[in-house]
Amino acid sequence: MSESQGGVDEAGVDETAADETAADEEGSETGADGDSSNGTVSSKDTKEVIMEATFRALSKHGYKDLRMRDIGEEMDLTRQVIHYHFDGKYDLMSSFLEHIIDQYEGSVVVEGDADPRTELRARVDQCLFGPEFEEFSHWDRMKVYHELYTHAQNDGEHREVFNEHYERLRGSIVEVVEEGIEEGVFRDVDAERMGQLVTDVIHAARGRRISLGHEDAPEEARKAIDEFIFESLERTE
Amino acid sequence: MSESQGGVDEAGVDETAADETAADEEGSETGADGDSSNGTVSSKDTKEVIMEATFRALSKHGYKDLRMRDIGEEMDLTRQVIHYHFDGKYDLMSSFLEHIIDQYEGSVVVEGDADPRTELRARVDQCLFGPEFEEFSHWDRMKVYHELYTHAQNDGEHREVFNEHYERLRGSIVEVVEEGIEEGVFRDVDAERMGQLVTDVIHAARGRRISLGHEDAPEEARKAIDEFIFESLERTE
DNA sequence: TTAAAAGTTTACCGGGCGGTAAAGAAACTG
DNA sequence: CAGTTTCTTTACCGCCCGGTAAACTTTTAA
Repeated sequence: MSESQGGVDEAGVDETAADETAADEEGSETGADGDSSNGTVSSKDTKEVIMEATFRALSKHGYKDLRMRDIGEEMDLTRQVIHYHFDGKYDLMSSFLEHIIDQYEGSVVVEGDADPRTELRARVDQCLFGPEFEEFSHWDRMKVYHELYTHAQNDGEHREVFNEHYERLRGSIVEVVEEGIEEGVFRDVDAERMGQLVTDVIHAARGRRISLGHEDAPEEARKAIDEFIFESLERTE
Repeated sequence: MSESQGGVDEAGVDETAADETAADEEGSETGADGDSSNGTVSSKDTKEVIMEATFRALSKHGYKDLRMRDIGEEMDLTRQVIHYHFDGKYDLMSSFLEHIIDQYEGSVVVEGDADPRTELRARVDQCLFGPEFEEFSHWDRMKVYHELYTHAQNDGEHREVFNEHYERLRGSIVEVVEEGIEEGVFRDVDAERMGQLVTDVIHAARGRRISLGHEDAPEEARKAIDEFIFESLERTE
């Protein structure tokens, strides 16, 4: 009566065992990749491996359909190690959120010596087209980022993280606008509002390219900002 | 050997029966609400009931965590009727997508007699603040709409639906801009690009209000459009 | 009045998911 | 090298979700 599940004792092999062992494809390169100068594969490295596997799985399946199993299949380790390093699925996602935001902010290059006009355009370009290097394309990253962003509406904790991140991004643009106003190359506008507008347009183009597949959205947004917004901003009279 | 499930024959009641029957709260008002002039509750009405229940469930739980059961709990009928009227969860969601887009477009009031300046502003306001009447608030609707919009990135079919809808929205704004240019109240800009910019800002403000909780995003966007974009557009020289 | 068609409910299930327990391997200690 | 800790794997499970089969009820049509 205790083992009432489903005719298990027939051959001693559970029917669910098949899918777990089937993940053994293309193995044999275990531990050849992740070692640093030392020969050890430390916990730090493993967490990093999990983060990257999570990214890949998220790219493929989307947030809604992401299964722990999918992440496991994206790395050389089994999916159960995740439960050792993270406290369940939600904890993993929270850590991943920080991970991808750190990556985003780390990729923003600042050069404060250029004049405000040039720097403002450079910043917009960076947000719209991103650094060309990196193993994954800018839009692979953005797709994942943007999906998490939208899901933040149902999660107060994640929303908070995004708010702080957003504030830094917007702030950095507002700064440049303020600088330009002080130097007299921009007309005297509400810098906060102008920075917000530019940030908004960037975000919308991103969303349009990702959700609707409009490949040219970033370029078009770039031109629109240039022709209509900066045109208005740089008219010092 | 055939009935090997889980000690069912003990009392004739399955252990899962509890949660199903528990949904019987606050019943007894069946059929009092949905009848039209005729006394019958037709299939059309039932589908409508399901759509509304889906909307409510989607508002509460979000797309990711939406269960068929949640929808069932939002109406007087049991959740199994959904399977009678729709061919599974995906079919339901597709129908709901059309439903909410129709609703959105139906709520847009057009009055072509106003001058382009006024009408353009009216359209922006309508997208940002929406009609005040209706049983649900504009933002309840928008939250659901926006979540579906983002999820379209993982679903080619839904993406197509949104693209068509988006094109209609953007087109209607572009039209007004073109009209204004012809009448000479707007300067001679690329109407497509201008319309796209305005549409983008509207969408971004919406996303920001929903995902980040910025209550003032629509108002601020409204002001920014007015001060920076329309300012540039209406400067006929 | 009856029969069949349409709509709804009750009862139930297979499968898949996140998670755990314990065995095993590897890496630090003394 | 033994003992301990840190990390990984193998094996497994309970639960919950979407879906179905069939009984039941209401509406339509003759």
